[in-house]
Amino acid sequence: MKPKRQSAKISDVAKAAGVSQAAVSRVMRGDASFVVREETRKRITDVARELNYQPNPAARGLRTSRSLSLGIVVPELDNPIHAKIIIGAERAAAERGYSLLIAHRDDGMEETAIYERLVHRNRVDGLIVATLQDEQVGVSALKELEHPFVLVNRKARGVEHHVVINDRGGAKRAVAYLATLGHQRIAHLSGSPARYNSICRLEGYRDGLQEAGLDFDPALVVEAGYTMSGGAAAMRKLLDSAHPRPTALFASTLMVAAGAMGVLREAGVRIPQDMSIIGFNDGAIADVLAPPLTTVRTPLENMGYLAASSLINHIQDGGHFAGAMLKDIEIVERKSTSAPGG
Amino acid sequence: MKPKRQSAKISDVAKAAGVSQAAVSRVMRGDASFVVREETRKRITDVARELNYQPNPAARGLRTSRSLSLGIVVPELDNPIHAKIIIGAERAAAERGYSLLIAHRDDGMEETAIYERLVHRNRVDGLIVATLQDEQVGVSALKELEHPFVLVNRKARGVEHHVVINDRGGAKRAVAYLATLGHQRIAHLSGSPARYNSICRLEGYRDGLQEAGLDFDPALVVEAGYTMSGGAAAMRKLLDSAHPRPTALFASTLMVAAGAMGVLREAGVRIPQDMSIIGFNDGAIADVLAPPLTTVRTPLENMGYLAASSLINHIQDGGHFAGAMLKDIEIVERKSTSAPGG
DNA sequence: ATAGGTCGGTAAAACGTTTTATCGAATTGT
DNA sequence: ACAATTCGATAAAACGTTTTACCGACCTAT
Repeated sequence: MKPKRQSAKISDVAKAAGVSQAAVSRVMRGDASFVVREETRKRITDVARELNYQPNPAARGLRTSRSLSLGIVVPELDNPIHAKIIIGAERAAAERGYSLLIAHRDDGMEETAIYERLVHRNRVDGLIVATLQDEQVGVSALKELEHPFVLVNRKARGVEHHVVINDRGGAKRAVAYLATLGHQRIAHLSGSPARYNSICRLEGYRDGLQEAGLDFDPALVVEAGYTMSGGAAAMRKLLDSAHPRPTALFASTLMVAAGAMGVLREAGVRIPQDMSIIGFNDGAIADVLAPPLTTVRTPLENMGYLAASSLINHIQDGGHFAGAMLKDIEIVERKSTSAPGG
Repeated sequence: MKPKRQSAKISDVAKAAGVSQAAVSRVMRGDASFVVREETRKRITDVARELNYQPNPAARGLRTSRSLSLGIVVPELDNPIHAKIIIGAERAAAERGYSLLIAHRDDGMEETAIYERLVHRNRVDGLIVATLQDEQVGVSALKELEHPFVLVNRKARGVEHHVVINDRGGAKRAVAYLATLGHQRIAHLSGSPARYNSICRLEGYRDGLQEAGLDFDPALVVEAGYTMSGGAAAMRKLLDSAHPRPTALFASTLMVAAGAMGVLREAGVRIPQDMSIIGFNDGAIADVLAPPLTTVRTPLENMGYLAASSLINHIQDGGHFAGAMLKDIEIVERKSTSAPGG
């Protein structure tokens, strides 16, 4: 609780520059409708710089009823996927003079209560919803707030403002990559059939098969969820039930791939000689797996960036934002994929 | 840019309850020096609840010159270690009615500029510095701001308010664990000799050796930094130079352990039969390694929690905080450790 | 000469709280 | 019965901006 030396306020600047507060305010904010002599403008900006004047956000916020802050609500902050989204969002916010207020949804909490808190108590200017939990209740809660928001990494019925990556295209690319290597039987460990991303990736998987002229075989798709143990269980099931055994595997997340790899190792199935594996969303984990995992890299950080910056655009101009999909996708080749047999 | 329906203000509550604004304010904030009839108090709180009154933070902040926000500055947000610290800090902040404003230090940025921005522009009430970059310039910049701050996961000369985990004790435990398994030659892949945590862990390594009655052999300590490739390089060096070969290894981070494991695998050194490995700081990566890595688990989330809550205490009461070390440490046994030879 | 226009600003209200100082009514002490 | 005290409030200033409305001086065209 230091004494906190007073920072310069607008009246100090005005006095020192010999002008009114209004002049300072309008010059500092670059108000275009304000005509002023160049000399005066320079005097004001010089004095402001010298006094290190920073407008008091509380006073400004009180007057303008804007907080120049955005709230981002995330589950599992320790999941690198969300961390990357946050990094992007923070960068966009900082560039535009906004600050990012982070709210972590702990397991017990209602997500709607978090939205409510950010909007009503913190008075954020907009909400970045980085993973909607329950589409039904989440979206209707958001709409009831009558406050700008953007969905990131999710789409929802009736919500136009969203930013997603190309889950479907990325999945298709993954399958195409495997097919190009010569694989004919390509399995898929999928996520939850209720989750947007998983649905898209499953569709992309089918797209990829079709484009490669391969038949879709339901026996080659097993639901694995998002955890390592889910991946392991799904892999075991796949080894038991799919005959002939697939020669390649598209896993819907890194953790699922890791779980599958553990099971394969124990079963004596060699990677990539006996089974090629590719995972979705690149990350540090891919590097430490044995062998290092080939992945499809997606622009998660840019997704966060675009979400925040389009939200700010909307807040400032009131413009309509139609939603965006970031398409640049890249296969990161590591050691877990090869032609069938080696 | 929705029309944003007006939220209730204090005057609305006052009018509806038939009292003055002052009464509402003092009742809502639980001002103990305010005497009021129980009936009136209830009427006020009831009306406030009914109108869903939330005090406007800008107005309050303007008046009180407090923002009820904390800034946390982190590097590498996608490093799970920092993510956990943030989770803890956010929880503490939320419990105390503070919000957490996150600033990510990108590679090009001066950390001091971030401190300055958070304090001067955002007017946070306190700063959580989750990893000081350069002790010299960072600390003097922080002190110059004359603003409450806390260092987390770092100590620095002349700074009393810090929260750390027991790096040294954890390292000692790791070595003790290996010694208990029967290992006599225990190597250490260390971090940078300039970094607080690495220094502590190296000390702990020596403590552990000493307690087990083992001699310290400089040839068994190799600097590995913090990356996988650093771990790999260090491991190669160790295999070349240390004869007889150590039977166990204490790696200062998970990524370093992963790099080392890759090299060992290629060299035909079996884990744990030929080499036991233990890593510092638990995390998802430990599970996906092959074999899964035994680690020492540290209370990173609690560290973040304590940092934020002690900072808030200091802000509110002006109390002195002497610094804290969180001691609870736990070995998470997985498959990378065993008695020498199997 | 004077009406109108442009230039270069200013005065002051308003934003929604918190808090200091004050005040009337009820109670108590003498 | 009257002063003093306590109880239960209230009025109003202040916080630092932004912004609306206005103003005086100077030019310019009739």
